Amino acid sequence: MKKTDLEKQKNASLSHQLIKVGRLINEKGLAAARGAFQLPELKQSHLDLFPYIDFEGTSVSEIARRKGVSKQSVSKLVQEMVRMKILFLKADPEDSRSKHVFFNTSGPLAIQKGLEALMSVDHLLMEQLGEKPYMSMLKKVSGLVAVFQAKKRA
Amino acid sequence: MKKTDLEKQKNASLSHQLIKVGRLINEKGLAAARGAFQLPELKQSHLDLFPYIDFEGTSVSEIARRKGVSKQSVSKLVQEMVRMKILFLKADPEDSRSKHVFFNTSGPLAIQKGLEALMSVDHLLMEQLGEKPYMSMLKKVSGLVAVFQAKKRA
DNA sequence: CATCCTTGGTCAACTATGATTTACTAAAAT
DNA sequence: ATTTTAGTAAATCATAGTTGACCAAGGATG
Repeated sequence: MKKTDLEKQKNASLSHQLIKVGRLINEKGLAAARGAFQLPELKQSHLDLFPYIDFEGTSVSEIARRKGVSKQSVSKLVQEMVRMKILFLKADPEDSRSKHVFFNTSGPLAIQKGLEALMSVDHLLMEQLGEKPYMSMLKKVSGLVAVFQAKKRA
Repeated sequence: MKKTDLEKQKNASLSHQLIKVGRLINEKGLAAARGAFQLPELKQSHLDLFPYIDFEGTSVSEIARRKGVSKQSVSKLVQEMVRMKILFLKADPEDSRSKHVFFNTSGPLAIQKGLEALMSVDHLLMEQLGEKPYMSMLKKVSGLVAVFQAKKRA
């Protein structure tokens, strides 16, 4: 199969490759998490909540605001993840309407292994790249993330 | 807002940052393409077909095989893109059942500008990084893509 | 204090998207 | 002649979201 100039160009596009590697990593992460959690029902949408939940606990409304979706949809996903024992809820003592969402880090071993699995792709990357290149790449990619997020606001 | 160790760790995860930058670039690309093509109906799913269409022309079935989805769904998307004049079809002289899909590169100026816009994110990246770091990063990321694609098959 | 508006959360009904399955036609290959 | 392949159409499905209606708790104001 012969490659045209334009196809070479496509292979040579950093943006294209970054999109691709992002998707592949995501796919791998989901598979790893499903396997380790032993939860085949774990869906992309659940994983998508992770970056918005911090370890001090976050309310449903706050997650919704951060993610830019309705609190109704977040509420549903959180409930499912609570059922899966990935998250747990705790009433806010300051505001009895509010429920804070937490990672179940201290839960059963299986859950802990699941959370680890989510990070496992990084071990693979570390292996592939070596520690120094990993760190230098992390710095560069983080820079790019910052650039694109800045552009978004502007 | 105070950061916990685990949150720092999340910021420091290369995989997480790669997923993020991929999505941001993708979003930017879609916005640029919509703007330049003057086609607000252009959807993610349409753009997703691009990497599987090469400039010698590709059949619907072949695109479906490459993408790993049914030819029915590809057929529909291709028809929409033909209606938008982004693609055009040509009968295969070798096989009268088969229709080959082509980019409308020689079409109206607006379309050409649209295709350029799809590549425009790379100009931004080139600016941000400089040419040498761009190339070195491209090499590394392409390496990662290869690794993950290999793992996928294995 | 009583009222009124806002906010946190949930439920249910609906919507859009992107896929699938089933069913079909026509051409190619065996 | 039979089976496989290219393409399409229609019905259906799963996902991830929305909107609207609602309740209960907080906050502000007369």
